[in-house]
Amino acid sequence: MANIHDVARVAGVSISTVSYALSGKRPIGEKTRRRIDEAVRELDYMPNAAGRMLAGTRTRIFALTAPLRSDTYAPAHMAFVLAVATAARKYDYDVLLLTEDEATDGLHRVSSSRLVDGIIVLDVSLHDERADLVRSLGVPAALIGVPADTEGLVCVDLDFEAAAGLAVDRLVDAGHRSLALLGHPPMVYERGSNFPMRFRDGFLRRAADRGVRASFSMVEKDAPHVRTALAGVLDADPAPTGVVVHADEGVHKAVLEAIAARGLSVPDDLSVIAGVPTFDTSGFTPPLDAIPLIPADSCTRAVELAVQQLDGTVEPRVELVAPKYRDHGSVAAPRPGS
Amino acid sequence: MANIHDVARVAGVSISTVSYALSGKRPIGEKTRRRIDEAVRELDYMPNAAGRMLAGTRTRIFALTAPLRSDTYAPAHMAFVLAVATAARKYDYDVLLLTEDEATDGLHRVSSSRLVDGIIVLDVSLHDERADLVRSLGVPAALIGVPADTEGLVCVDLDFEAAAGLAVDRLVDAGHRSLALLGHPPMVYERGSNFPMRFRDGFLRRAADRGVRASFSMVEKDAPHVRTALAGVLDADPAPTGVVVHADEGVHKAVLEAIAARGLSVPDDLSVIAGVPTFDTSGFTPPLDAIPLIPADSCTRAVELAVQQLDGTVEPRVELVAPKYRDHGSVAAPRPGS
DNA sequence: GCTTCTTGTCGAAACGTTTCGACGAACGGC
DNA sequence: GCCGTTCGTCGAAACGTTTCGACAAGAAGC
Repeated sequence: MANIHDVARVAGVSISTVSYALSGKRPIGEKTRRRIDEAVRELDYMPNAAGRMLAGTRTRIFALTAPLRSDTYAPAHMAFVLAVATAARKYDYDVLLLTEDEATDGLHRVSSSRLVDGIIVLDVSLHDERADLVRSLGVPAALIGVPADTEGLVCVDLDFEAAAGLAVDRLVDAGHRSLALLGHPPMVYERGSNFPMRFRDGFLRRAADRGVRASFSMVEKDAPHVRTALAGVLDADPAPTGVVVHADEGVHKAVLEAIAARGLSVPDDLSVIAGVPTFDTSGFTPPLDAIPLIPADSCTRAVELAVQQLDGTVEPRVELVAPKYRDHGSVAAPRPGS
Repeated sequence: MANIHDVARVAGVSISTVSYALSGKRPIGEKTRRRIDEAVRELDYMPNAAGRMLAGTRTRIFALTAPLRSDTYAPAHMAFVLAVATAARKYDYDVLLLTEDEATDGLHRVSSSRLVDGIIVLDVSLHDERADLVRSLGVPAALIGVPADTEGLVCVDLDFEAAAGLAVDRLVDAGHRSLALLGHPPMVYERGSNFPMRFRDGFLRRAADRGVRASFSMVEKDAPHVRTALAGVLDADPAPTGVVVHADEGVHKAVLEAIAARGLSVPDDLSVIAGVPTFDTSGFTPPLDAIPLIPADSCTRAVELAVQQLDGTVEPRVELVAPKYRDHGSVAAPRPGS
């Protein structure tokens, strides 16, 4: 395997000239550059990664810690992992995958052996030991998700409040005056991440701002409970004509079934929006409008922030990614009578 | 950050002594070793990865290429990725994740820059360009899955023939004399991987060996078709009393529903086994016996083989992993009458 | 025609390890 | 008491880059 000495010899220049020609960090004469390029091609030269890491200040590798918790939805999880890897490649970075049981040891190992330039932390929970570790390690890092204590950390997450606001706006703009939010089970609000609360608060606040009625209920995952909960919500007076669901895939489907079972149709009788799903709602019957959690958006930004930390151009901060609305026809004007 | 020179200075020895003490490659005096250990702890020393890679012959990193195809079942895919990472750690290896759109370029890049010591190739299809690339790269590699041309490659896969045999044996041992295999849609057999064929052949051969009747039918994914197919199969004479399903999760569920719809109960009227599912069948109603595809088994073996290639102790070969039977009570003796 | 700046190139010194060869000391065999 | 081992340690040479400082040659400023 050819090294930089071989290239230098073949091109008839010194190795530093080759290095500068390849990095472009100093001007190189036209003719010299051509000879070097030719030698590189001829020898199929590719710089040795270890030599580069040792001499340079960068390893061009990020660690990715992505715990697979029992409640994690695997397809979404995978999508985030791939989105990080893809985003990293845009900055010429590779991604080293740390497993869940290596969460803290692994982070310690790869950062103190200087194997990685920085860390991307996925699926951050409210009290995540990885957040404290990252802080104490003093390594460039970007968290996807917002822990309780963000002091000194760079975090990226969807703007859940704005997402809820977007859902409210869409319904109110369509003419709805009474809305309902079907949320996660109580347990999720008590001790999970903080985004369900942020979504709920955003929903209630925007509804108040727009001067419409809004209710919030937490629903358990089982279909019978979903049916009861929906009945309770729709029997209110005035009955909501627009519903936002912020829950997992099963609840969404159960809600749609319960709506159909009551003889209601979407969107003629009831407008429905999926709030921040990690799954595809365009294949549902009926397809649901959604404000999805787009892995590429958060992950790209996180990688960007990690890279910028290496240049020292980023202060610790929480950065919220703007939500996007996906229309699939599940929102219409309320029936004139209602 | 402390380096080996610091450790040597604090311990009052030369750096080579420190290196040998840490690697254990040469005997070190009791007292000296203690002083070095203490210095390491005091300075919180951890060897620099780049220096190590450069001087040593190993980078202690494997590349993992894991394409996420449209027909990939994400939870299983994720499980394989994590299983590879976990297995690699047992050999003190880290895993660099290559994305699908980097499949060939990425492999080329990481291997010719000597960033990785070897490659683990996941989800290998019959005509997989990564197989050819790995061959031409001449880098240690282990494929999980078996391509059409295995010349010069190290491959690991579940022994699908043995798995089918295991299913047949279990049913025949329980007293069944007429069996049926419900397989994938025809398309899968025509141009997918080769394991559906291997499972089918194993099924038919073992049934013949055991002297029992056996039928094989391919079923499409939609529930109505599953119902028709099942009717056709069960109306045969003599009617099968043991059924093996080798298909995706939806088909398994549809089969169970169709069985229930015919008023049959599992295992009293019909014994059912899930052949090589990548999903959990113990939560089905009723729970299904299965011969699952266990990610950890194949992945551990693949990593082992990759490591052994580095020592030059492995010849190219296809290695089949023994299947395991998981009993969940869906097999019983056939009804005396039948 | 003098200095000053830019361009293009080179040599050499890092970066932090591993590992080879050497060498003195201790030791057992005979 | 000599010889061949084994033990414990050291110095020095890799490994393949990047980057600093130097320097010659030509361009530009005045």
